[in-house]
Amino acid sequence: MGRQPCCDKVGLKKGPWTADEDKKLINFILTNGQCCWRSVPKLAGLLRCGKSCRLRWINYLRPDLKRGLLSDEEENLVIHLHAQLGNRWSKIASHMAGRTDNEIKNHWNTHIKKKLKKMGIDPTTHQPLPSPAVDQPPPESKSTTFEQSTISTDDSNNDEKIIESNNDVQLVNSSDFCIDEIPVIGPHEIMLPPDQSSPTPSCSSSCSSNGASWLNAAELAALSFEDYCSEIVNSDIWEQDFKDVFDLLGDFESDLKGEDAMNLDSSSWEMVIGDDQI
DNA sequence: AATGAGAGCAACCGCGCGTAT
DNA sequence: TATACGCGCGGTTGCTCTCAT
Repeated sequence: MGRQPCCDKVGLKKGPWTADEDKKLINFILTNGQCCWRSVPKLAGLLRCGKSCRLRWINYLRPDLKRGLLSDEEENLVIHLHAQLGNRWSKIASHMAGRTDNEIKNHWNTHIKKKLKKMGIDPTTHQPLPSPAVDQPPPESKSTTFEQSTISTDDSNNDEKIIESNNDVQLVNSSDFCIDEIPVIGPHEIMLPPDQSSPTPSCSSSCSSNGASWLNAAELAALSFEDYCSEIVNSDIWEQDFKDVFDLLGDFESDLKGEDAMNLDSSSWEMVIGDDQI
């Protein structure tokens, strides 16, 4: 039995939204809140699919959205989160106030991917790209061990945890989650070019006390993109657990706590709809 | 000035998951 | 337990804009 379409598509409008449609949708959600997207178009007087309304609201009309390009700090954060979460854009977006999964996904595909490649980093694996001119040892030869590090997503109470220990990377209790889907990498998988002067540290329990030179969260966030990529390639970041990164995430989240998830004050709306205030 | 290529981004599509019945 | 339904996610498409020729 095939799945029914999400809505009756006959007579529905597609393509770019008009200002009038935007106003209708904003009006409706301001009055009624977000509920049952399937019924929104009918109730709001829109000839749109419910999914289309939801997408328009989430990606464009929400008053708490930031507009404009991602900052260097945000780009760095996206890269770090992508290294951990893979293409789970919604998860990544959940750590970034005012940014949508679609926006991050587009930015990744159009900007960050290219920048990483330019910097010699594989955007999929976050490993340095193999250089044809350099005879690199196989990843195994760089194998190291490192102290157990547990990372959980912020909805980890029912979700997967990534545990890395003794060269193993395992997903625990992940509702049949396939590890192949996520480029989760450990320090032993980083391949440094032979001409990199800093040898791969022996890591393990010495990790946190081996004088690793990776930057703290504040310094990390302040790096330019190019400097950040250089650090990725040259440093022993992966020898650290990801405390710094998640401290950084914590900062972002505490920023969020100060404001409502749906900030509907008039100034926000002015920013969104300008002269078309309602 | 015309036009073709490439980049950027908004929107659509199909699938998977969770929940209700 | 099986089925239907709605939502959300990630991948893809196609339109618009910019720039080079």
